[in-house]
Amino acid sequence: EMSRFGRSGPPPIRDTYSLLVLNITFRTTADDLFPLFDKYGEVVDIYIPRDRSRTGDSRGFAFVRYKYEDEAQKAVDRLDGRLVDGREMMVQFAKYGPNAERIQKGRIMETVPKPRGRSRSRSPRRGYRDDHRGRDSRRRSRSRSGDRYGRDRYRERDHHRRSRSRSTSPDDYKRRGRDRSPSRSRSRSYSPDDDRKGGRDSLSPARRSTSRSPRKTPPPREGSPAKRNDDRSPAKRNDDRSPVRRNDDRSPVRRNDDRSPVRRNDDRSPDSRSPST
DNA sequence: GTTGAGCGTT
Repeated sequence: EMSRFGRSGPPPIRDTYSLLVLNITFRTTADDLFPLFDKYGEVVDIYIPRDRSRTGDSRGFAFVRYKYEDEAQKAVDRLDGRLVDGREMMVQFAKYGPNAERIQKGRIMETVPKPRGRSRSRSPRRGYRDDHRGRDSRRRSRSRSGDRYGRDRYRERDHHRRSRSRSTSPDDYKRRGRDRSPSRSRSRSYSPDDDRKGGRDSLSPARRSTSRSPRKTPPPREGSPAKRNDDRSPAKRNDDRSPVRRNDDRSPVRRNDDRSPVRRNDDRSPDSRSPST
């Protein structure tokens, strides 16, 4: 309802893989993460826990749930350490499930170690996942109504400070007078190839960390050297099971720095239109 | 107006 965008509650995670995204700005929303993660796989859900004890915006981390492990893994390799909103986010597989369950590689393991040795018979539904891919092609499911994370829903970027009435209602969106032309520059915002060829844009890590403590100076975690995934080989390896993946089209990434101190009149100034009284 | 290690749902 808040970060699910059209969903009320945790989506059915049959065999999805959750990624934990850390070190993101408190203003980074699923909208910003979606285009990034969606490029590397099929994102089924993105959840950003928010701190209701404080501002209530976000806790600084998010959970991106993928449909397949391969894509999730790739996303980790690619997006891990990527600069987002001026911060280097850390992408890794989640360790615990929504229900505090043990998770292995993002996938929720069966908490029941099947103590009943006699019922050890492997269930036929064990390979139900591959079964789906076998005939469903899994790719055609993207252009269906299942696109919960279509740009249609992902266009709210100004909810950074919408205190009251955080109505996530679709009506609220259009009501906000979002004149954002959908046919805006379709220029390829992000490209998977950019990750390898563009080198690391982490040249300037969060060195300008605003977290400069007056007393104690925490060790700047400017990316662990061990995390350097020199995966960008000269040879373009199509790890994607999909022969073609031009999903760049669905990357309405808005590089607009909303962080700018300059605020634009969205619609919050309905009364400041005519000072003449 | 802030905060920065971490594992989650209405």
